[in-house]
This record gives sequence, structure tokens and C-alpha cells, in this order.
Amino acid sequence: MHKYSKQTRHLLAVDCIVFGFDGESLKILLIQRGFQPEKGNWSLMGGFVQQNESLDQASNRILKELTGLDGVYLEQLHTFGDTSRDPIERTISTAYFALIDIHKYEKQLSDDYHAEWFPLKNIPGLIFDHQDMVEAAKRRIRYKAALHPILFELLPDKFTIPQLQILYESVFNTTIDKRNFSKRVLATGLLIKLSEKDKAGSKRGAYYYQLNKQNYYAKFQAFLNFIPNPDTLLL
Amino acid sequence: MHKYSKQTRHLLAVDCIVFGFDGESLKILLIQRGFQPEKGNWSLMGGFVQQNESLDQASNRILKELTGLDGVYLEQLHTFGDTSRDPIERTISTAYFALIDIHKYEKQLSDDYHAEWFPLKNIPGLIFDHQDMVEAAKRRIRYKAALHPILFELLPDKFTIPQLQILYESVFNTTIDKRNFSKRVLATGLLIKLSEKDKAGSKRGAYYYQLNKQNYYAKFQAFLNFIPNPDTLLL
DNA sequence: ACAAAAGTGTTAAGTCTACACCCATGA
DNA sequence: TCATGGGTGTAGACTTAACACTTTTGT
Repeated sequence: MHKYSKQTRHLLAVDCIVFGFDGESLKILLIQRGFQPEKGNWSLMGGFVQQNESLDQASNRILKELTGLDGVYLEQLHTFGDTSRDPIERTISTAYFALIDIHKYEKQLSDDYHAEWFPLKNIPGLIFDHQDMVEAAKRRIRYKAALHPILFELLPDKFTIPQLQILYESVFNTTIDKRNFSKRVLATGLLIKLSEKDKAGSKRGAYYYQLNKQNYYAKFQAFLNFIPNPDTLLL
Repeated sequence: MHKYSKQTRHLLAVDCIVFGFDGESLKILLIQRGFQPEKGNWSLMGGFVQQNESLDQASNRILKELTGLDGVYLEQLHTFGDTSRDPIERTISTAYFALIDIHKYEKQLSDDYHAEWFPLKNIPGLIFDHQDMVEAAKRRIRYKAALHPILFELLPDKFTIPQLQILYESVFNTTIDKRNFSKRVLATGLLIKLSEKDKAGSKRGAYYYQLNKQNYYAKFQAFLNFIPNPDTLLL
């Protein structure tokens, strides 16, 4: 059969916004672009989609090539298609966002890949429309986290309730009463209490918890409502 | 400056899922594909993205060309990029969904464009991965409508509360107590009661309401909670 | 012994759900 | 006059928000 021979063909890229949490604030991972134009400027992890790979495959490949990350939470965000978003040549880019446990990869990212973490409040100027992508990703992660337990993807396997609370507080830029917070999270049935304690944050130590993976997958789509007044959310 | 000359270029399409509500059930609009392959089979409204238009522009153009629709609610849904989704040649497609007042366009759509409405429960076989797109759009509209007042886009300018309730019930495939429903919707401050009544549905007649546009835009992002138990929702 | 963070329970306010009757009208 | 759909209020259950003290332990 014939091909669609009369149609214009386009450059297609994928860009990845990688979120991490270091115990204090939400951060995103940036690299210095390795080629012209804008060589040396801060950029999301991006690359062109090849002929024989799907978009999901492309995002995974690019993330792996540029950061070594593999098998992480990765979700399509939005496709950015303004005609002049890349000044060299028109390129449509599908943005993905990833959530990772920052500590698991910290050294590898900086040593091997020269990627750097920037707190969301303090992002440097980015190339092209990457700033817009970051904004969209921030909105999406907030929106989704208000309803679904995705933020666990940012924590290590074992974590404490105070750590979890700080994460929620920093994502939503709010403060939550710790009594109410712990009641809520425990009521979800998503956490398994371990006997071990984390003594790093205090003398007394805080109990470690683990995700109950079964309940996690089962309840992933259920609404959560960890956040008292989710009025400021945008889609 | 140079172009990205070594990179593969791709065919890029846009497909639109158009939702309408006829007072009984949610429907989507389909057309019979006008060219090979799969000529004559049911299809979403789709077309290729041209060199000098953004994705948003492309979706608006294609919708207008194939249905005459213009200025309607249109939102990007997801980009489908599997390598073999179009058997002729690899094509990446960004899906958009539209919400329209079905009665406003009914005649024009069938007479001029030979587009047909199908109830969501009874969609014919569709070309390529259009079935997946429809599924994704159904999920998205439910999800978003559970939280934001988008369903008003499906109603005429003046509508009654019973009409609105039937719409919500059919989108969520549930039944809602009418006393609680009207309390809820009125409490949002989104509705303006008119003195006129709709006598079509009953002898007594039901009051018409209009959207309070100011509050609508202001509260669009606020969570609503019209739906009693939104547990079955997916993103 | 004291500083610093962890852990826990109660009460009042607010919200949600379930539920039933009267109204207006055209046929 | 009666059948049909429209419109409205309340009480009990439940959920949420606000709030403070005790525990543990390293220094």
C-alpha cells in the first residue's frame, strides 16, 4: 500500500522533567545541553524520537542515556507543539515527568552524568520552552498527588511519617497538623509499620514504614484527600 | 545556524474526540474515513499537522474542516506514539477532546458533513487505535468532570437542573438524589435562575438556569464534588 | 536535666446522606 | 381529576479541623 507521501514530516522530541525530594524541598534534575544551539545552557533531559520506538520507549531511552535512570515512574505530561519553540527548526516535543528517590541516584547523577538538582523555587533560566514544561509538570504533580498516592515514588523504600509529612507540605507549600496527617495516612491502609526506627531526625527516633504494595496498586486510583484545602490546584 | 539534519522526521496527526449530550446519553461524533486505508470505516476526526501550525491550531483547523465546529471547548488529551498504530506508515497522533452543545450543530453535522453521533455504550469498530483514544477520553472527561464544572460545555445556554442532573448521572453512570443534587449545584454559585421555564419536560415546567460566567471562570479550577462517591475514577 | 522531635485522643463544627411530601399543570 | 415531573427541608451519621500534652533519648 502507498505511503502518505504528500504530508509534511516533523522532528519529534521527548523531554523529561525528573522530580526528586531530598528531605527538605522538591527538586528537579537539569543538565547542561551538549550541543548547539544553546550549548552549555540548562535544559531538561531531551532527545529526538527515532523511527522505530514509541514515545514511551523514547522517553525511557533518553532518560537512561542522559542520567542512567531506568525503571522509574514515568508518565506522559503534555505535547508542546508551537511552531517556534525551537529556533533552529520546528520540533514538536512530548514532555514526560519522572519521580525518583533522589538518594538512590544522587552520586551517579552528578559524577557520571553531570546532572544537577535545583530546588523548584530556584530554577535557572532554561532553553526553549522548558520553563513552560516545568510549570506544567509542577501543576500536574500537585494535582495528581492531591488525589493519588504518587508521592511515595519520591521516597526510599523505608520512610517515616514525619518525612512523608514534610514531603506533602513541601509539594503543597502548606503546613499540616501532624496528628491529623498521621491519622489520615494510616487510615489509608497503605503503610506497614516496621519495628525499626530512623534515629537520624531525632533522639527518640521515628518508626519506619513501608508501602503496602498490594494496597498501593489496588488503591492507586482511589481518591485520597491528604490535603486539607486543595483549592489552589490547577490542571 | 544549522538544522538538525541527521534526525528522523515523522508524520504527525491530530485526532479529535467530540462529545455531545442529547438529553439522554453521552455521545461521540464519528465520520467515515474519506481516504485509504480503511476508507469508509468509522473514524475520529483526524488529519495531519502541517508545517506552520501548532498542535492547537491543527486540532481547531481539522475540527472545523471536518465538522464545521469552531470556537468550542477543546483540550489536549494524550499523544499516541506506538510505532505500528497506523499500518501504512508510522504516524504519531495527538488526541484532543471537544465538548459541544449537540443541538446547536446537529443538523449541520449530519447534513453538511455526514458526521454521526454514537452513544458511548454503542460505538462501532473504529480504525487504528481510535478505540483506545475514545477510552482515554472517556476516562479523562469523567475524571475532570468529577472535579471541575466542564459538563456545562455540553449544555445549551439555558438549561434546567433536571437536565443537568441527567447529564451528570449519565456521565457517571449513577443515580443521584435530586434534593441533594440541586442543593449542591446551587451552592456553587455557578447558576443564575431565570424566570423563564422549560415546559418541554413536564407540565409544570422547570426553571431555566444560566451559567454565571464570572464565577465559572473564577471557580473553574476549584474542586466541586458533585459526585457522591467518585471512587471509580481513573486518570 | 533539658532540648528536640515523635507520638497520640477528644471535642466541636461542618458536611454529607437518606429520606417524603406538596406543587403546578396539561391532558 | 389525575398523572407527571418539579421543587423543597430536616435529622442523624459521618467526616474534618482544631487543639496540647506526654514520651523518648542523646547531649
